[in-house]
Amino acid sequence: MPHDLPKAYDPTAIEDHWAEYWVREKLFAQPTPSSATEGAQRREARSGPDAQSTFTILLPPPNVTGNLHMGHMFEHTESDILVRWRRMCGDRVLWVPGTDHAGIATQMLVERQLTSEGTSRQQLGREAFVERVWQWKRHYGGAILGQMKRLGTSVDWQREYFTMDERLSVAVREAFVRLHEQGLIYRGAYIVNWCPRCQTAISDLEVVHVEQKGHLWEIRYSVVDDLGRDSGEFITVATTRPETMLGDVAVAVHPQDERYLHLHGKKLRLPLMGREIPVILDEWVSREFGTGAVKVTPAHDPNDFALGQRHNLPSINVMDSTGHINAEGGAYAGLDRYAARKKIVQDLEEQKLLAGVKDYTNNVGHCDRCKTVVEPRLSTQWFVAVNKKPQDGEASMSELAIAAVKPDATGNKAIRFTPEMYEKIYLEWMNNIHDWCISRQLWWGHRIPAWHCAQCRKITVAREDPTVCAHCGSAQITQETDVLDTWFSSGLLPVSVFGWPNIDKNNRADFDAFYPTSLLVTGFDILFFWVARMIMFGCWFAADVPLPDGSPRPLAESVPFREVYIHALVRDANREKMSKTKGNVVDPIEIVKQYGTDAVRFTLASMASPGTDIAFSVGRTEGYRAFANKIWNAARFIFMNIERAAELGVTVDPAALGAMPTAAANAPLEARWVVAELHSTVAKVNASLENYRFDDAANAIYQFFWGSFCDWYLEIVKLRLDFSETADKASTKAALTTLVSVFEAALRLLSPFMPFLTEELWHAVYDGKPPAKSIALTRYPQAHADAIDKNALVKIHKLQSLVSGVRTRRKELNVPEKITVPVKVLEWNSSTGGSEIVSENLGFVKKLAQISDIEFLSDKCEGLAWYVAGPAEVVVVYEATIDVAAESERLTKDIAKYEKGLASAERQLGNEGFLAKAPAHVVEGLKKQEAEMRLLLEKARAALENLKKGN
RNA sequence: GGGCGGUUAGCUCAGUUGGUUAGAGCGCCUGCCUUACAAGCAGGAAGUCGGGGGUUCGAGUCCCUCACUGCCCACCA
Repeated sequence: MPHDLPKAYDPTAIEDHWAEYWVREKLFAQPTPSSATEGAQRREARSGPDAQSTFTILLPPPNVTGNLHMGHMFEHTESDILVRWRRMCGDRVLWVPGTDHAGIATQMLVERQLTSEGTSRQQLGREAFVERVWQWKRHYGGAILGQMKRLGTSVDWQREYFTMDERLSVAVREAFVRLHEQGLIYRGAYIVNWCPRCQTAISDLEVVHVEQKGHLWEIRYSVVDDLGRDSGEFITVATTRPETMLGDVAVAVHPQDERYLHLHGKKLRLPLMGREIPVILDEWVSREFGTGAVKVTPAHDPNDFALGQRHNLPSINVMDSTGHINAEGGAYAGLDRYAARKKIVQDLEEQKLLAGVKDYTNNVGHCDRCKTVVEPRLSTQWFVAVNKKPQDGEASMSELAIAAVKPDATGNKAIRFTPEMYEKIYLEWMNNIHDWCISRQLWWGHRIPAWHCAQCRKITVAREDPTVCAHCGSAQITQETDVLDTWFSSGLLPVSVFGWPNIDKNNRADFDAFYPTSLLVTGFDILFFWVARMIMFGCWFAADVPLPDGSPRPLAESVPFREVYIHALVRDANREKMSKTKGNVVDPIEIVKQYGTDAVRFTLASMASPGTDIAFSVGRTEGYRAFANKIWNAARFIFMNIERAAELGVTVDPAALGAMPTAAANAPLEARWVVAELHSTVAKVNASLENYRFDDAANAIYQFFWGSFCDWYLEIVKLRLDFSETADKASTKAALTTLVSVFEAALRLLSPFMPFLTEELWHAVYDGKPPAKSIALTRYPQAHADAIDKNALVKIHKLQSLVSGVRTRRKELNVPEKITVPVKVLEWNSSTGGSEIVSENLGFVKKLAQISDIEFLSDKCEGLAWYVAGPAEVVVVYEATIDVAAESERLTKDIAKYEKGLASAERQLGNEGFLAKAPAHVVEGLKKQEAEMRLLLEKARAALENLKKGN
């Protein structure tokens, strides 16, 4: 019996059921168009008048190692609301899920496992280790996707990918080879950020700078004379990393620095190492900082490296991959970098070469992944030359990526950011972008398709694994051991998930239908890591895929997505960033278990105002669980009435459901009103979602459902639901029809926000015989302006204030809730139409305000305690000792309020400038306000007088 | 060192191109187990919109300035 609902909403069983149903029934699958022609047609449809007919979105792939946290749930909720909304609006929606192999993170995790088993990746060897990671991935990877299924995320599970799947790996390889052919990938020895713990190079983006207290050591380098003897003179240099001095090859001073003019061309003795190093001149050196003399360590500092290049200096790498001093470090070889630092400082001090130690705070780079202090280190790596033009006159990758975002001459943008502020941040970064270090010294990932030749030392880069060197034909070739940065593969996703690079006339339906994607929903933390790379790669590689008609693809069609929505961060209730170490992580699954997915989704949606982080508080979620329960109970009420009506032979015509309800001009006031409210709410919700205002949309629905539908409409309509034998069945049926059809439409309206609850109740509305497999496949409510009966809105509003006024008055008079009392009504201002509306709607006014009888007066009788209630003045007749003090306080307060309102109106109306310049409706409004305030003030003053007199 | 946000009720936040008496949820206070719902109903209290100055007939909204706060970017040893 679908209509027999338990008294309180219990989400658990219901959610499990529907989550499983949605996946099993493949409700959100969007298959590949059956032919290339169809794909092309869909593409056409997108640029035609029905431009939104396809809505494609990629799920930012979570790491395989990940577990779902609040940030994911927030991101997925926002995306899912948009996706469900667009789907219900009739778009052909595709949301593609997948997971990222997450090179470093996953390798670290499996390595930790090996350690606990007493072995290591080195002992296993590369092949066995990689196999081991695959095993792990097959077993545990993608836990997050399982959690998403439970939360009902409406992705197309048929299209789930993993970034190391064969077809995506093909794309990675093609991209690498192509860029290499275009001269945009190069290999060389440069200073890179090196993590001694992960033992790999990391990109600039993977370094987080943390301000740290440290020291600035001042070291004296002895000047040697022409005969190689210490002259007794010193140059003092300052450094924050004394251990790097082992690799010093020079000391640089500014050429015009007068202090050092006499030392130009001289040599210095490098302390501890004893070798002689030159004094070099370079304008880069700042005369103001420290002593104006800089030690030069090309192998361990990016500036020094550049200096070394300019002056043809050698680079001496004194550290190994684990951060220990190597053989180049003489007596310090084998020491850890910090042990070496300590010993070096000690030794310098003993040799009286330490001129001073100062406290110094500077920014120290840490590995984003493991928080180890990063070491700038010279090593051979692979780079993408993002600023290089492949040919003269062509654009570089970064230039394209800028053009895709920057408004063109007509103000159009191929990619639009929301909030708009991120456009600036993105452009700023892209304008200053450096070459991208893409090689990682890991085993888990896409291995770089390059082979080194032992004979000629040259490199062969190829689409197919080569057997011989492309340059000398030697068979002595070995593959590069490095793998690619994880973001290299994820940057390709928008093209690769739709079949790139294998796009030909028989295999391009997906690409034509779904590329470019419509929207990317993501966090700003991966704006540069991922969003920027997708834009670079998308613009670069998609440009080579002609449009279906064979014409070249313009930039606007090459971009990976047309819109980027950057969401905020979810913080804890105290606005602290959630982190495991702080222990303030809110596990979404736990909260979901307690309050239900819908309540958590609604919390996130209602707090999601752009640009503001979310301070997640369980209190809000409790409130929205109550909201879900409220709707549940409204449904129970409705179902109860449906059954009672059925006994009388009154049923709702199924044709009345599934569309936007309307009300005839002669329908009862509350019917016209609730329909008008629904339509205006629908308009507001659609408009809000269009602008990513999830909060506005959620609040509008909440307000309608609870504030209008439940609090007022249901209470009023109860009077119409007459099931007695003598009842007018036609009017009962009409009332029931409005009730059910508005509820059904409201369920559809709410569905993207609360998919589970609405699915359950929607099926119940249709008593187990729904017109579709799911509410998610029905049409989203659309508003019609002519269905909004403004007159009904105004009238009900007046009646609401009258009812509230009487209720307030009753409270003031301490009328017990159960007692109904007579009320006298006087229209206090002819323009309000107060008595007329009341007399037209006596029934529910009396019911809602608990009035036994209403008497309309045309004149004010003295001696009565008049009270302003909306459009009328009322007297609540109840014999009770009036609390004079309280009454007087209330009136005094009212008077103050009215005086303020009056003064404000008078001040403005008395101002000629205002009258001359303000728009008419504002002036009109103020005049009305002035009149009203004056009247109210008069009444309140009189009442106060009266009160005093009677006392 | 650059750049970008934020500051509105006890808390978390809205406030559309400047325009009538600044709103919501939660919390708080009071009264109600009214047959859809106590996860509820009804009523209520609560804000000099961070400080100062300016533009304007009119400023929470625009400009300047200060304070506090958060974030991003940056190779000065």
